[in-house]
Amino acid sequence: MKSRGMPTIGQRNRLQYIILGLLNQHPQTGYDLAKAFENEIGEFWQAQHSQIYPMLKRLEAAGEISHEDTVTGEKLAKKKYTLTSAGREKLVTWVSQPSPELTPSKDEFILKLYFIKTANDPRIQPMLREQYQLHQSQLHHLQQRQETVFPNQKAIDQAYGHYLILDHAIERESHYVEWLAQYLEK
Amino acid sequence: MKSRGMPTIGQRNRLQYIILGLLNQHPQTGYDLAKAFENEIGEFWQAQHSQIYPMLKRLEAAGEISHEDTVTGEKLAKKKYTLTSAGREKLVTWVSQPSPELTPSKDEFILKLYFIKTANDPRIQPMLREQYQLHQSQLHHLQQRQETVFPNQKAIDQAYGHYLILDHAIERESHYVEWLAQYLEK
DNA sequence: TCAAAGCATGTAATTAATTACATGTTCGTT
DNA sequence: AACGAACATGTAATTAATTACATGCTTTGA
Repeated sequence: MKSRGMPTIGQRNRLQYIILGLLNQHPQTGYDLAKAFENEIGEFWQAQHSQIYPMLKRLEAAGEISHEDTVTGEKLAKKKYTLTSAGREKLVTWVSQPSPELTPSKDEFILKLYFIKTANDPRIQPMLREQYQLHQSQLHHLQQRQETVFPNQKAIDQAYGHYLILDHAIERESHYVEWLAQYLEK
Repeated sequence: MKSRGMPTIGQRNRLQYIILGLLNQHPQTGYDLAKAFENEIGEFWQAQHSQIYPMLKRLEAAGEISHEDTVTGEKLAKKKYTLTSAGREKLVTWVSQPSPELTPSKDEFILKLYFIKTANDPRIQPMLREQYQLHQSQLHHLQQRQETVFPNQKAIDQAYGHYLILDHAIERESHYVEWLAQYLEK
């Protein structure tokens, strides 16, 4: 049974939890959140501001976050959102829940490969080269970010989860590149 | 400018191309396609029958596939779909196109990890163990499929793309498991 | 001082995807 | 002969996600 007029957010909607998690790190604006989806978690999830702002309103209506109005300069209005205790509880519950699902990777290149029948198809090598370039440069990008964000042990200790997922992403890209190289003709 | 009444399918909608690719391998029914999304390409894309049947109608309306009615037993009606030459052309165009996009992996476990701040958080080890189990068993599953689907070189030569992506998936899971093991406490 | 890039927030329209609803047949096993 | 699993096809309702529309302020550098 669903109550009238009050739309609820589905259990499986992960965006809400990601926003709660980001706000738990420190209070920030919708704009800041949108940046985070381009940078540190862009490897793992993406969301546009047009999805973020409505979600902030829903979470606030649900009493899981609250905002404070601030002004930059003369009149640029910002809304800095903070977790409420209900929001923090919901976040903890989510993180503590098991994650028994394998999500499909949705890699378009891999899909295309699947539809190529023979090893001597002339399209294979150019495709491999393109992906090699792409993932090689992504690997470099991630490695550089690791150097700047985690220059010492202290930085790692202060954001251990962030360190872990960046390390994971680097390993993943690194092996992807190796896999491609294995099938690349010299 | 968009013509009235005739909804078109977006360029970026990949489901249509996957269906074209599957039908190019051999004519089959919507039910068969739904099975394929659970098995051989389930690692890379998923679609429910409720998404597949409408898409088949749209592709047929667009003249890219056509169907033939067949009957199994007394009266079980099936629709066996085949690519038209327009559909084959569209498929070839898609495969030949560059794929310069990095798709986020949407791994819920990784997202949860990101929100854990310190290395001694008691939730980390149980989470790692759960994922280790999950990916270990997925790895076994993939390896078994490789053995049954590609028992010899001839099988590989006849479905080279399929072989490549299965190999890729196995490598990926294998390294994922290694990565997890590296952070697991003995 | 002016222009461009970036900061900041929103809504509308559309499309993609999931979940639920709905129905009927065939095959294999007990 | 009866039952359950698998075959087979669809639609409806809902939710998630993308793309487009829309507006205004601030900072930086030429």
